[in-house]
Amino acid sequence: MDSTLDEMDRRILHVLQRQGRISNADLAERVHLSASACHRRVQRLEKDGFIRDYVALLTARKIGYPTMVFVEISLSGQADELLEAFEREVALVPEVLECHLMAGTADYILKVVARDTDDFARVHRQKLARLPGVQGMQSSFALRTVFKTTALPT
Amino acid sequence: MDSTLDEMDRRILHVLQRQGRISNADLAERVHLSASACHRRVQRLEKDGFIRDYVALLTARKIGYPTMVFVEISLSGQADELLEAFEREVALVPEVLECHLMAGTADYILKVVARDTDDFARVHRQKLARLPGVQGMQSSFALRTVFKTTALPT
DNA sequence: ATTGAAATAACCTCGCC
DNA sequence: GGCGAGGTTATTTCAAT
Repeated sequence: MDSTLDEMDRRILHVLQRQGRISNADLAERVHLSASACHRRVQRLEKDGFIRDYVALLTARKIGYPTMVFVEISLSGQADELLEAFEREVALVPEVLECHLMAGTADYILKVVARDTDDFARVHRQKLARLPGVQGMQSSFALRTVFKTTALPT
Repeated sequence: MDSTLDEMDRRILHVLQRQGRISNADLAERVHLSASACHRRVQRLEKDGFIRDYVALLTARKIGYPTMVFVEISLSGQADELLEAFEREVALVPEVLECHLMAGTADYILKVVARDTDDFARVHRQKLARLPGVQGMQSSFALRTVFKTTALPT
């Protein structure tokens, strides 16, 4: 559970972070390990929670969500109940991909996608503005995503 | 290439965005399709670029990167050459997971991870501050990530 | 305990209807 | 879209170190 990662584990994670659907045989070859040893390590990394999930990444533009906006939201208070209510509700908005509670003030930063700017205006007005305790919102539109990776340093 | 998505495609993408390593047989059952028809659709979605990649998502905390910071960077100019130089260099910093060019000003927003606050200070000083054209930086620490998903609305 | 190899069961892939 | 054959892969088991 609290096992430590050795060099081989890191090599495996490095590959899986970029090719999540690689076959065990190919993965084993890439990291210079026998198939069975490799398979056992991957199972351990999954069981111990180092690997949280395997997912397919879609091309946002082709799926019809080319607009990305960072929204900073300030709440009217910082009572635990208010934060909990906000977090419960914001999780139900599918356009919100990420929600982070920020240090210092009782502010959240959301990463939001939309079909276009009109669609974002709708999400902003009808969904975000109605979340519990919202006092102010500041939106920053991404003109272009230079790059976006899910791979942590290994 | 510019094919449109029908209801079945969307069901497939919905599942794959959450279970990227599901077997084709199980996926077919989930969306009520025969295995071969399902397989053909997935192949088409991959070939046409709707599916960009399959990746493993790691537990940042367990891998030793529990600290997440949003860094807003303003450049000293907005000449194309400067933006290109900046983008070329920032892509080489493994702690930077995302880089977005923001509308309005010539600013970038970076999503950065680090081992702890001291490590972030090091990245900030030795890597980010030395990127081409950096004029100012403002860092916002995430106290807690409420949630984080890669799944677009379907 | 950890490894590699062999065996089995499940799966993918493709041609065909 | 569905069916079926043939090759591939995942996963377990077991012997050896």
